Amino acid sequence: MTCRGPYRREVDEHRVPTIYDVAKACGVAPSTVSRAFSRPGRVNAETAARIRKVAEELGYRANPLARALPTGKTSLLALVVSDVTNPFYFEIIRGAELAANEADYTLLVADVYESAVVERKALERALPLVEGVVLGTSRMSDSAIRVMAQQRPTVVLNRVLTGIPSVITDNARGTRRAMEHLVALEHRSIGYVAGPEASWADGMRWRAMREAADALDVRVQRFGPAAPTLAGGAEAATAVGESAVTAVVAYNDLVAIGLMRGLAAAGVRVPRDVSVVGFDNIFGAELCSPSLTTVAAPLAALGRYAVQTLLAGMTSRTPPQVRPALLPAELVVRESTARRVRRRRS
Amino acid sequence: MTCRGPYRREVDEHRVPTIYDVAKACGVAPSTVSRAFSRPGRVNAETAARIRKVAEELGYRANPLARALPTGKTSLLALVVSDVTNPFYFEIIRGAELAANEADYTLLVADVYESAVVERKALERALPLVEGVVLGTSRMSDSAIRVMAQQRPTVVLNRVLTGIPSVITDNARGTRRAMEHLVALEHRSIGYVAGPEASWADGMRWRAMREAADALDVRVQRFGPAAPTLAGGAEAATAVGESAVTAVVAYNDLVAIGLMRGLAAAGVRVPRDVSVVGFDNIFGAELCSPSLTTVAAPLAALGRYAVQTLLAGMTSRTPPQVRPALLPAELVVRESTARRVRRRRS
DNA sequence: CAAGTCATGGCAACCGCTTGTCGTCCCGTG
DNA sequence: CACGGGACGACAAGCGGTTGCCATGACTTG
Repeated sequence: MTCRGPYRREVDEHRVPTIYDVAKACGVAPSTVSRAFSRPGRVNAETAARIRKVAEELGYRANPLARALPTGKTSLLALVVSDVTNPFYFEIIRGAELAANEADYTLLVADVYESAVVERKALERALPLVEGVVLGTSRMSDSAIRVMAQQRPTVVLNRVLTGIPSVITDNARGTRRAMEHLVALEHRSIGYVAGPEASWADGMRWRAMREAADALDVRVQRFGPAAPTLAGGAEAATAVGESAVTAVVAYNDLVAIGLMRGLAAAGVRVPRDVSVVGFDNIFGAELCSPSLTTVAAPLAALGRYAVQTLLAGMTSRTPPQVRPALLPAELVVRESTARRVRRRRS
Repeated sequence: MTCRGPYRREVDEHRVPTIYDVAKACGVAPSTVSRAFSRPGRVNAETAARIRKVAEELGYRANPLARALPTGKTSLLALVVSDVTNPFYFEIIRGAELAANEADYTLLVADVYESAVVERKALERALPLVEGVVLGTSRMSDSAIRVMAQQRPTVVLNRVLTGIPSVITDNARGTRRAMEHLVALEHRSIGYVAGPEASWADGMRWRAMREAADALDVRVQRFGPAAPTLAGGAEAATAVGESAVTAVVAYNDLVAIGLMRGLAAAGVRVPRDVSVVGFDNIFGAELCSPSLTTVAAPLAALGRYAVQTLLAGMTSRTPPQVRPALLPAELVVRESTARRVRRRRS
């Protein structure tokens, strides 16, 4: 009797009102209700006002699912991060979410535990749901990313991939500043504790270090690679401690902090014996002791700009800009760097 | 010619295959394809196998939107956090996401910047999309939460709300352990730096402190309330420094760390002059100097258990358990607590 | 051998919203 | 006064699945 099809359409008290209910209450067609909301001007102003009023009274809310089905407009964006527990991402997520919300989008944050396999699975799951994707420090191969990118508009963060819009920190300049800072403190032999081989940022940082060393006429030495964690940094401490460098730049803040702790454990004092510089200025860089001098990445801006770039590329007809966006880094000087006292056991 | 209705149904090369394509390729009805996937056993095993094979070849993927529209099964869960940049949440998010993924759900993390207004807006946006909600440290009123909860299955984290499933840390026990620890270190006058008035956890912690103080026969004194941030803790430092307490328990780790820095700035040494204990054991508690003794919350477990509880409540017919789930806290002793040396300027 | 049972696949009606198309009514114009 | 053209609403076909019900045919059973 009440059920005509497989679904209940009877007057269920707890049912949420649809455009059909509004239409009936207004004496117009459902399509008119739809247009009253989505196509201003297409329906008579008075009619539209009446519809809106009735909709309000009924507590009508458009069903985003139903809207998305025919149009594909889910108003969802995905942000894939390699590790949510990495403080590097906190501000990035915040920035991205702010930008998304401003444009009336919802951000879906997916954590992939540093695994390319999980990343692929997460994307597979999320892709049909979202209109665009921001890949934060993706662990996937370039080609895998390219395949992805032709399914949905994509922006990559902290990585450059020709043909795909990307947003990165200007770490070349940042590295240069860090080196100048160390050189000004009379360091002449500087180490670099490398991060994961696969990391695009690591390559850039090391290259920038070598170039800066050339320009400033100091020596650089590479350590590692270290895992991008506290433990990874700590492991590098012995090698650094035994070397002749008087200052070290680490792949990122986590490694830098781990290194400082490792050095402390080995009896090497920071900054008296060795100065340490990190990258990113994550939460914790200021907390540790000594507080960490670091090349601060504009984290919130990175997230925000990535989303804005993504949205811009989604709406414009023209192919997205291909030049990577370079956001400025800034050297934050704290306690972990100091003037060189003497050459250590040269 | 090609377009019959408002949408293109022609053979577009780049179109993603649907059950209709699979059905045609198999010579069966779309409904059979649908059932082959969703209702194992309902269709003949051979037919099902053939359908699956063809689907595989065609690269068919069910469209989650289309599936969700009639059924309401979006496979999405929302986790609302008061502030994504708060390290308290990192592990919670991770745990929640793991549990969600295990159950083939995707987690939608919404950040509400500590604002009840934003929280309500975020929920309004996400609610029609998700099947259930975990409220992490909600800033909304009890009644607002209850209204929410009758629209979608809800679990609250770090808060108890009669009639709504909740998961919390056993901070009463944790507080007791912290007090016993301090008393064992001969502290007899202990302070509590309170958190936000509106915080449910704050009330619980303060109450547990008083009870423990009674039982252990020591005095407690309340400071604050402080904002739950580093700055908030730092502001409380003067009051604490001028008081007669020899040990302080802070509302959370952020406040504790801020307090330590404030004390340091005021020339009060931790732990020599004052011992400090925090709550939660966030990232950073171990990094700061001195490293922080804290009542560790089982963060990942909290997130994981909240999601599991939510999922359990969603599938079972019976009303969800009402007793709040108590997850054990553990006292992590580090450098910020030490034996009382002498009574400070009594 | 007739009737009842069960397994299996197909039909078609939904979910709620969007949108191309068409009919109607009203107005202005030659 | 007839006709062309807007403005506005209604109609209905989709989007891609799910699912109640029915038809068919094979198999069981008395």
